[in-house]
Amino acid sequence: MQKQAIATRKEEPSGKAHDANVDLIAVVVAMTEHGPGALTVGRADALPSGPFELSHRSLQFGLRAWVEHQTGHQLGYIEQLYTFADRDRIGEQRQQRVISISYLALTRAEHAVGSSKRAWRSWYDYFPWEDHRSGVPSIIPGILQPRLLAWADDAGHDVERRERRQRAGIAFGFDGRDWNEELVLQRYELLYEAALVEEAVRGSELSASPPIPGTPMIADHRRILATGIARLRSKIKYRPVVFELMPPVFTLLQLQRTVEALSGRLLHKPNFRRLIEQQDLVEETGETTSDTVGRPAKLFRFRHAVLDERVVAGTKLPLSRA
Amino acid sequence: MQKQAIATRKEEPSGKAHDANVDLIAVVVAMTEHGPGALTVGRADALPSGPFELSHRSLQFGLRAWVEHQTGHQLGYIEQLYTFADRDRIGEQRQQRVISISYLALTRAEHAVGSSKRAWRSWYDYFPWEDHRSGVPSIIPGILQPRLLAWADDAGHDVERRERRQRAGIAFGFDGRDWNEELVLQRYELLYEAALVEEAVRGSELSASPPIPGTPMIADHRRILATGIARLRSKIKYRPVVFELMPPVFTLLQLQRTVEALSGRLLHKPNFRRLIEQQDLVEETGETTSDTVGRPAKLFRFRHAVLDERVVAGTKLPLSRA
DNA sequence: TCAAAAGTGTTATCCTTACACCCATGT
DNA sequence: ACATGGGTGTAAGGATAACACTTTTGA
Repeated sequence: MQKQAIATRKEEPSGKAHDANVDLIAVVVAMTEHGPGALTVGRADALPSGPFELSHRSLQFGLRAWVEHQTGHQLGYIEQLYTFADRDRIGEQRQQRVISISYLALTRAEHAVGSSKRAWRSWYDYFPWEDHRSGVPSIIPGILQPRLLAWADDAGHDVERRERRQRAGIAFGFDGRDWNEELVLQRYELLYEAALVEEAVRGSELSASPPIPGTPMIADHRRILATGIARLRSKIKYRPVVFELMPPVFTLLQLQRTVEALSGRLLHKPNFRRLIEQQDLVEETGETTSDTVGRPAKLFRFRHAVLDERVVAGTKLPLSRA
Repeated sequence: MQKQAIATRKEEPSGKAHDANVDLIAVVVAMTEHGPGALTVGRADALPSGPFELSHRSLQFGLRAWVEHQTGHQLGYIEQLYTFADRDRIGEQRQQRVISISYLALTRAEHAVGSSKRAWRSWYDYFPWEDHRSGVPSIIPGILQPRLLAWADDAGHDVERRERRQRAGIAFGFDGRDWNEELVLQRYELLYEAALVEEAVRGSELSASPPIPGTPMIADHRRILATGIARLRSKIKYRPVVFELMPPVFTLLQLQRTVEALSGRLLHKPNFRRLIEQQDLVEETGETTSDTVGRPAKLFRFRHAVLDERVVAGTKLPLSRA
């Protein structure tokens, strides 16, 4: 990152220039016993967040400070997700903006220093329709499909009806379409638009039908979480980021289980191993483990050197039809 | 996009909360006679930008307003690039932050309503080393390689020397490595770190050697432009965004020339056509054109319908060895 | 001996890349 | 006729996906 003095910029005083509050908000991911986990605060209904302060040396430092303060957790890998603006912060006479800058961070759950492990919650508590490791979850054909189709039929025009059905079909893989694990955000937004998630009907006592399964969060936190999951599911394929979530030494099956947990799909074991080893992403430690039943597995570590050697790819997903 | 009321968020008053200025800044891209163009203001040394105001309905609306106001240009496709924070805005006693939110926008140069066409400048004025359409530009072996190697040799430790050489080699394709057109930002940052671009030595009268070719810009605008180019070069491959830059009706060669201009590389014509047509991205209008010499070419239009039908890919780059 | 997990070998398929060639028009 | 760009056929090569099978341990 570069440091540069900001030159005065031509400013044409066309309106009321004003100041804004800046909020930092983090999707912190780690592997836990209960699957891929997001770090939460409050009643597990909020992501760690806090205002960006003058004492913070940079946006990233501010984020680290807040996460550490609220959860006792030190962060490793961080990348920016998205910035959005909400108008009219409640309860103020003078109009004011809130700018929210969201980040994706990857760590290992053990890196928490003091605080509770209860802060980790599985992604799939919030998005039960996203876990396809044991096949298509029953919530999709059982609940989502009928309610989304009902929503589509509610449309005014015939064209919109078709368009809604098509969008839902693509996002959720109806009518024999393939499941695309990266469309996490589109799926959440569709459910929001169809007023099937609690966040969409909050306040307005309009909803006749009960919300669908999946824990809601405050404000738009669940949408930000969806954005983070989508980003990670996509990134994992073209950049070796999984290793940020792994212990220093691991077996190939552990690595595979992690990728499967993140992508929500099962992988083909022999091909997965070959892909990883072909790319020289890992090296044998020489040790083996016999933690579980079965033949002892070789232990591997990530070859950090690959990051310097070339532009590295991530873990392709050799899907299994199972 | 969803609208949601913002709930009060737990705020732990740990420091001096404060307000910040929010700036919007745009990388606006269109095809011009002189290659892929970026919309500039001032003496072609700045990107359109301005403060986010209360009157703006959203960040995107604010951006549109500023670009239209400064350049008379209406924007179509817009996506967010990156948000960064600079400390210590000059000339103020009370410390203040500036948050800059940058965007990438795609349009057609003809969409400018009133103002001058001189505002469009070719990317390659700012990044002459990025245009590989006529082979490796001479500036790379002639100027950049020796100066980057000299910079590498300046390193204190032997390890750092090797690491610098390796980074430069990967970024610029030294020693027979492949050219990777997506590394626009890495290349600029490397040149900045090596103090070869004017922005890096500005103010500090330290530089003995003259800056390399390539027009500088104010503040960090050239870095933001590099970010935009990198994003577009990557995105073009997996999402059909080129069409935002095309007229409503075009020939396949025109489309190819556009992709080539953006990626800075030549493509293999027969394979390019097949890739495009295979994916049903375009449909024939039935008309032909005989604008130039040679056999008249069929005219095509973008099939907007594909955006609804499925998750669509972009234009893969069937590279030509020429 | 069986279950469970670690591994290896090989084939089928598809996608990309490359080469070779023919077509239609203006000068 | 030839230059220029439009357009088609097809084969080679590589990457992925699938299947079949062997190995090593603990219960």
